[in-house]
Amino acid sequence: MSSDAPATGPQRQTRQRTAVQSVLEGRDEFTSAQDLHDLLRRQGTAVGLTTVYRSLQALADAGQVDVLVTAEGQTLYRRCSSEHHHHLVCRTCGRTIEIAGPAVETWADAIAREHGFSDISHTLELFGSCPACSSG
Amino acid sequence: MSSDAPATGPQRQTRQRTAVQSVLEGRDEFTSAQDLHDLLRRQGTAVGLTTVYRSLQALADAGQVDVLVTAEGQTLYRRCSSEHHHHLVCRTCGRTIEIAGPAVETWADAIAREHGFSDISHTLELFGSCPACSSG
DNA sequence: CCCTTAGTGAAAACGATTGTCAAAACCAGT
DNA sequence: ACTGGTTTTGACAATCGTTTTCACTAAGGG
Ligand SMILES: [Zn+2]
Ligand SMILES: [Zn+2]
Ligand SMILES: [Zn+2]
Ligand SMILES: [Zn+2]
Repeated sequence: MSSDAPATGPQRQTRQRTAVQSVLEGRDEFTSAQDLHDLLRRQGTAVGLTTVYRSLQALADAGQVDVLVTAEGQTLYRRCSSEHHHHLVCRTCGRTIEIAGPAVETWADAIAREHGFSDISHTLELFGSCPACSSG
Repeated sequence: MSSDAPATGPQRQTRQRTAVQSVLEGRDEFTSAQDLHDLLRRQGTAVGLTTVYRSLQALADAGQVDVLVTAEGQTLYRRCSSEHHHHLVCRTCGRTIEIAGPAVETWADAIAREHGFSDISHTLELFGSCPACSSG
């Protein structure tokens, strides 16, 4: 039904996009567009904030980065594996671990179908204090 | 530790707070502060937008309403049962069903502990098309 | 090299939420 | 009812993350 391939619009290889991607490669925490912008500046490869936002948007659309909206409404991004998964995030240091939950997936679908809902999707994230941060 | 009692600050029962609560009682969808503000105005019992936000904040702190942050960063509120639960929300009409998932709760705790995390919390929401909306 | 077109970014616009602060509503205690 | 102190209200300004604008730059195919 819906259009097939996500129609990945034209993609020119620019210095900026490469920079954003490379910074993401090197981090395992979820990071905000603004923080990424700062990191890029410090690292020498300055990129306009607007472009950082656009690059992240594109990467997210292409499914190359995961998006996480905090309780405060901030949007964070992270380079993740491509399979469907969820996250266990440290509330203090941001350290993130990808977790798979086959059981949860089927449970979610079952519950939803049970109520007559279709075209189901879900969000599931775990938060806590990682070993390092909780041993304060 | 910090200051004394959690001091659930004084709570005067005002016309405004009553109005906000009553509107929430009558809805089963998650609603934004602004929409609530409009509903109140239309209904005749006008309440300042600032006050609507404050009332909702208070209700949320008191655990009397559930809070949901959309992917777009908007904060929505809903009068829910007091036990811990999650939601199955229709993407189209907003109709919401509360769901319990004991299995998920234990799974979440187990996974987190397995990775050495403590003080765990989680967010889990299901989205889909309800029977009425999907029969289009 | 040239031209078309996508990409860039500084600055302005947005929009939900929060802060400010003077006026209004409450609530004892006279 | 009158009074003084505290709480609440709400119009308006201020925040702040994100998006839009739009003139300018630079991929990259021919
Ligand atoms: Zn991920
Ligand atoms: Zn899942
Ligand atoms: Zn609820
Ligand atoms: Zn739960």
